[in-house]
Parts: sequence; C-alpha cells; structure tokens
Amino acid sequence: MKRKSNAKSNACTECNVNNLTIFNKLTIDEINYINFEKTCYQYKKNTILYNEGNRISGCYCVHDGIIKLYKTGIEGREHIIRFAKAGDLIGYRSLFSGELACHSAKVLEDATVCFIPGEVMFNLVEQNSKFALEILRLACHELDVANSFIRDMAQKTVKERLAEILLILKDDFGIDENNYIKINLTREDLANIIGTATESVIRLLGEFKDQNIIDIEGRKIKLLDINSLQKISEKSA
Amino acid sequence: MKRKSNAKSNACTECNVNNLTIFNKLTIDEINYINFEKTCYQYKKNTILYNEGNRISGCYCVHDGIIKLYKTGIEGREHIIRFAKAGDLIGYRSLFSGELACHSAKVLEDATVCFIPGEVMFNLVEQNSKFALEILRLACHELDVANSFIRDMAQKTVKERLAEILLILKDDFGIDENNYIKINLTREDLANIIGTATESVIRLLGEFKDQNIIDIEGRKIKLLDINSLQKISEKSA
DNA sequence: CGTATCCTTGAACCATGTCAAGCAATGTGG
DNA sequence: CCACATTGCTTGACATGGTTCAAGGATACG
Repeated sequence: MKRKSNAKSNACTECNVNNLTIFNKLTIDEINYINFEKTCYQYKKNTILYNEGNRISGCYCVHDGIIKLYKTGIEGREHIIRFAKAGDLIGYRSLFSGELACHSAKVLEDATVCFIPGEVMFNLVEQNSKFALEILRLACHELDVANSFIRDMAQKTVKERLAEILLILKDDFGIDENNYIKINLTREDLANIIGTATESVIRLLGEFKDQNIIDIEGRKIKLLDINSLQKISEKSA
Repeated sequence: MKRKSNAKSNACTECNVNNLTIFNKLTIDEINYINFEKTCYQYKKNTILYNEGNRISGCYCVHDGIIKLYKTGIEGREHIIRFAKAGDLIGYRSLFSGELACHSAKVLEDATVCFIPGEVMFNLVEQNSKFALEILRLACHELDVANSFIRDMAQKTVKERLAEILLILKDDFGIDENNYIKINLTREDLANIIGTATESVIRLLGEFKDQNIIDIEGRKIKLLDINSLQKISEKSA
C-alpha cells in the first residue's frame, strides 16, 4: 500500500506542481532544503494516510492523485471536508494549530504524496516571512470558504446544496472534453459532502437529469446546463 | 455612534486583555509600536464596524463588549459566524487572505475596540516569526472549529445543535453566580447561529425548560443540567 | 463466479419550516 | 411621560422536504 518512489522524478526543483503550491515563495536553497528532507510515497486507492486524532508530525504535498479528507461524526458517519489534488497541502492545519488531526485522510485515486517534516515547515516559516504570509493567506482563505459553507448548510435546501457542490467540483477538478466532471464520487460521497441521505442524492440527480441539466453515466456526471445549476444553487430558480 | 476614547486608559502595555490575545508573543517595543499606531473607539450597540464586501485596511482588537460577526445569505437572511469578546481579534482573516470582508461586524453590547492598521500587522509578522506562528495557530484553530461545525450542521438535528450551542456559549462567555449564560441573545440570533427558524428555537427552548434542563428569564438562559445538554448534543440521549 | 458494494425505487413517517395571529416588551418622538 | 410604533416572543395549524426502512437490481472486485 505504501511505497517509497524513486527520488529522481520527484525533485522539488523540477516538480511541475510547484507553482501551484504555497512553496512558490521559497528561494532555490529553501526548495532544495525541502527536497532533501522530504519523503515521497505512492499510495494505492483506499490507503489511509492518517486518522482523526493522530498526532501529525509534518504535512503532505500532493503530487498527483486525489486524497479525501473527512471527519467522523455521530454514529461513525463520515463527513467529507474537502478533496486534495495535485499541488494541495494537507495536514498543515493540525501541524500549526498544534492539535491532533481533526480529520482522516484517505486515498480516493492512486496518489503520489511528499511528506515534509514539521520541523522543516516551522524552520521555513521562521526564516522566510513571505512563506509565512503565504501559509497564513491559505489558512485564512480556507476559513472564508468554510464559513461560507456553514452558511449554505444553514440556509440552503438539499437540492440547492447539491447544485452548488456540482459547480464547486467542476471548478476544483475541471471538466473533460465531453463536459464530464473530472472526479468520480459515489452517491454516498456526494451525500457526505452536503450532509444528506444517499437516497436523496440519487433522487435529486435523477431530477436534474430529467430536466436536462446534467447527464449521468455511472459515477461520471456530465454538466449540460451550468446556468441552471447556478440559478438553483442561488435559490433564484 | 463612533467615538474616539481618551488614550490614557487604553495603553496596550497596561491592557488587561493583553495576555488573552495573540499579542502576548510580542516584545515591549513591538507592543509600544502597536500602541502608537492603533486607534481606540467606543461603539454603541448596533453600530456596524464594517460590512461584508468592504475592503478591510486593518484589524480590530476587542477590549470589552461583544461584536457579532455574520454573513448575509439568501434573501438577506443573517447567518451568525461567531461573537468576538474581550481579547478577540477580528478582521484578520480578510486582511491576511487579501480578500474583501467575508462578513459584517455589528456591536451586540457596547464595545471598546482598537483598530490596528494592516501595515502594522504585516510588519510585525515579518519581523517576529513567533507572532506569525501565533496568528497562524489562531487561524488554523478557527479552521478546525469551522469544519467541526460544518459536520455538526450536516449530521445533527436542530435540537442537538441547540443543545450544543448553549454549551459553546457557556464555554465562550461563562456563567454568572446563578448559572445564567453571560450573553443575551434574541431567539432569532440563536436561530441564525444554528440555521433554523425562530419558532423552532422557541419551541425547543420550551421543551428544554419543561425537562428542567434550562430555565428562562427573558433572554437570559440558566443552565440547570449541563450533563443532559451534553448528552443531547451528542445524540446519546 | 460469488461476494461485496453500490445504486435505485417506493412507501411511510416525522422533524422542521411556513404562515397567521395575538401578545409582550422595548424604544421613540411629541 | 404618554401614545404609538417597532421589535421580539409565543402558539397553533398546516404543508412538505427529507429521512428511514425495505427490497431488488446492477456493478465492481478478488
């Protein structure tokens, strides 16, 4: 399940996701420092990187694949917080808050992930204030997003939230040449993002399909009418 | 509504909320720097400090009083994010994410608030990495809290959330000698925190009262049976 | 090829929202 | 200080969105 990949193809200086990440404010020397200290792993689908409540000793930079971050709630029910993809950093939250992991991380699609020890992160924050500000910017932005989502959970219906999440997934993962969203989730996963029952997701996706707003092929969702989705998600339809 | 208070009683070096705040990692020189650059204001109830969408040019440190932070949602409905009290910092999120204010701030109880220009905050982050880490810690912690609340919104019933929020308010604001929570909110405010209708809050508070879990005197809520509240909020009752 | 997981549909139930109406408390201006 | 206006509180009746349960079919996987 967990396998160190050969270092060659993973030099941070040549990493094509580098400019997507918060590391773009680092000097070459600092990048090399990370490169020297990090460890790369390849994980198969369903591997657990860490569990809620674990102590996190560093953070993970996703090179490719998709990682699902989720919290376990009442009666063991899973609640999905977000998905991390190429260029995303995970675990930094617990690292910098000094708290135990507040979520579990599980591989959704086979992934290559670099582990950066916490000490390295702290050293970089101390010696490069631009980097510190960059992480701060990231955390503050995620906080905005989280609070907006709380409001949406509070005020929107399940249908509105489903339309919203389809649009968010589109923005985060993009669509292919046939307008299919480039992430395949089970109905249950979708339900666990927006906080509803699997059956409700199924019925509502069916409804969207009947209205020619989306098309469905197994787990692949094709967006036909983004405008309508937008209207639905904003209650203006 | 907005009035500069005399500076004497507000010297940061003598501020009794100082050790509650993230500023406790600063040197005396740095505290004096803030003291020199800040401006203190006294605000009456219902004053708006800033509105969602405003550009924020600094952040506010609450000296006393209570500030309500809320987002405006669909059809103008208010959703309360949190309350800031003595020692809390507000506006830092938008400042550091470089985005427009993602919420409005309104005075709930007459407040004294110090405005610290953004430039000062940025300078301090740059020159004192312990301070940077402290803000980062704060932001990451708030992110944890926000994500937990999203899960709760997704998985808990209105009754469970109401029990939960009463306990949170107790922890945040404390209780007086008669076990009354030291913050007075309208039923509508309570509804706007947990995302429900005012009528539901009224009915559920009545239910809690009938079960001798709480007592109610106008807007003041007295906690009689914290254990039961805990059980309810965790679905174990 | 059999087992596990996922998907789908129908039916029944219920928690919660909405609407309406009246009352209480609070605030404001003359 | 009173009268009026506004805001907040309460209750009942009703509508409905959404959950839950059950059962069967489809699909993926070892």
